[in-house]
Amino acid sequence: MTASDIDPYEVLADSDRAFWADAVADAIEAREPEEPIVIKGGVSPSGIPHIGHVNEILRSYYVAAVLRDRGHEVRQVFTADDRDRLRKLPRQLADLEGNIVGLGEVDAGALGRNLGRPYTDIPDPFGASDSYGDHFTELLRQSVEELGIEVEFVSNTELYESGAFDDVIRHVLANQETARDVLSAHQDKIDEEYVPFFAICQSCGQLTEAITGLDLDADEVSYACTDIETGDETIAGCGHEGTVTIREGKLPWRFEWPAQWKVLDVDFEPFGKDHAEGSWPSGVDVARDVVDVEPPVPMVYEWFTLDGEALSSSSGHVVRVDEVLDLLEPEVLRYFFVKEPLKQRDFSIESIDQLVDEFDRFEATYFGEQGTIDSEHAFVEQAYPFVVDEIQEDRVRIPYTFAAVLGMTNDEQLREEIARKQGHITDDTPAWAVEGALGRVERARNWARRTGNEFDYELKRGEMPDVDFDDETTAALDELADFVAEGHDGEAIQSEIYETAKRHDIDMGAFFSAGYRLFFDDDEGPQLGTFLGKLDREFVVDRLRRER
RNA sequence: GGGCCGGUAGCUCAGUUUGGCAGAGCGUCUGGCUUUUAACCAGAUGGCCGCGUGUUCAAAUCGCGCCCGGCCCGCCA
Repeated sequence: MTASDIDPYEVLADSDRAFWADAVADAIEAREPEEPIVIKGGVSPSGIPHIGHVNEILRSYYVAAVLRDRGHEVRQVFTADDRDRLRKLPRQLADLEGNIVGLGEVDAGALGRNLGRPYTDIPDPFGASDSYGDHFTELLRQSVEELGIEVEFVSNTELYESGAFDDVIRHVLANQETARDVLSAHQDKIDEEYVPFFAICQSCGQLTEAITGLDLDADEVSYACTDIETGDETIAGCGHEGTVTIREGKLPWRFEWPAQWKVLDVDFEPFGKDHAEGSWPSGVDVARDVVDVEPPVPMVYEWFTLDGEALSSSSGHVVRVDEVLDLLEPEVLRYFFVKEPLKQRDFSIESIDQLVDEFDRFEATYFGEQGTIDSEHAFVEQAYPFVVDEIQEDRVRIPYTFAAVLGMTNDEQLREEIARKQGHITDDTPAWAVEGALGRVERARNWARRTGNEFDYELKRGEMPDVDFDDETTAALDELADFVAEGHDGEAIQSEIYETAKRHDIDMGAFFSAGYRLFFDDDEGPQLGTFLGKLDREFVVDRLRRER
């Protein structure tokens, strides 16, 4: 058999399911797997976890959720591939609170001496966790938790140390010739010297590739610590020669992946498109012909861009999960990853309002509101219940950009009042729903601030900005103050602004600017009269009179 | 060079599996409203479905060729 009989694209293409996770679940069920069904993902804890990593976790989550919904027992496992070697230093790190720390702020030299060593053998630069690997795995764990998803983390290093991999390693080493034959069909450089095992050098701690001898009865491997080529760079070996047990090293990735399938009894694994044509086909062959396990049901997902460009940890073009969750609700981020896995999309911070709007419509469609997405009903019906933690029909969503307008004031009571006036919240809205709806205001405020967009105005309530108006403007503002003091609604105030400006022969734009300066310390802002009409009158009057 | 995935309105995306009138939201324009700017309501606007070609009564959808973007075909993961 060859890899061609499990095409990682076929699982989705060959189904008439409206929701891709159903198609995957069908493929898994067709194999009649033993319970619990195991869904796996994995990543190297090489640096700050970002939303790219969420792709793998959420794709798995939806498949797990569908299977559970069908009555299966499911384990969603995520391997921290933490015995991988540190190949280059990241430019940025993050402490356990998520604060970004430049490489220069930690002991970069100390970290640099760990190139070539497994992540779990490198000290945590922040000194809190057991190792570098544990530190970044912990950050990822936090992100997953914030998304409201339960995942069982498995440390790859732990699998080696506990001996869980012993049988597979022995088997691979005992069948080296087969291993070489199988892998050489996928990789050119597999020669007679190739041994599918890296030993951890007892002297310098690096994972070294030059295996000089094997004693399979004693479970021992001899090595020489030579230079290692990684990409363009060379990590110098220390030259030490020694012998370690099979627990003190690791399998190369192409063998390790199938070994994980076997040891963890994996039934499904999603992976990025980068794996689709290299790792996957070789993994299938290695699994069947070397490791002796049937590969899991595969699924490829497309990468997405961030603001139009590829995510890149090394260049720092990434966004962390906690940052994103400052801008939108977890269910919106979950929604982003419930969509068609093979479509290339952009995650745009700038136009995050569009994503939130789309989510709102998605949700409204589920509850059968009019004017929503007709063509998607079957998909929405199936997918929505897994996107939210709880299906609650009387939940309220304030339109995102309107939430941004509400965010111009810090006064939470005022925010609620305006939302009620606009009809987004009614007397029938339960208290929990009010709280949930207004929670979006703070996020939209963060968004406006972060992007510095047209919603980024802040009512200067505490303290009056420095102003310097001419006599006509001063007189006009006083008149406007008197008008407001009489008690008029926002619309009337807006008209009066124009009237007042005309009476005093002040340029319209200049007069508005004066108002924006007074309230926002800015040249422009929201529709002024309407906005002032929603604030408490005493404050508006006093401010127009420049008294506070 | 070979392979894989994607390309639909100005923007963000449905629709392609199973061929049957080209869709939504945002944006834009007009009006509601003596009024630069958010929000709200009503209406309008918007497309060579990447390009070409074949099959068909009929193609965004199926076949073939090409173009563009990303990825793989070295190592590593």
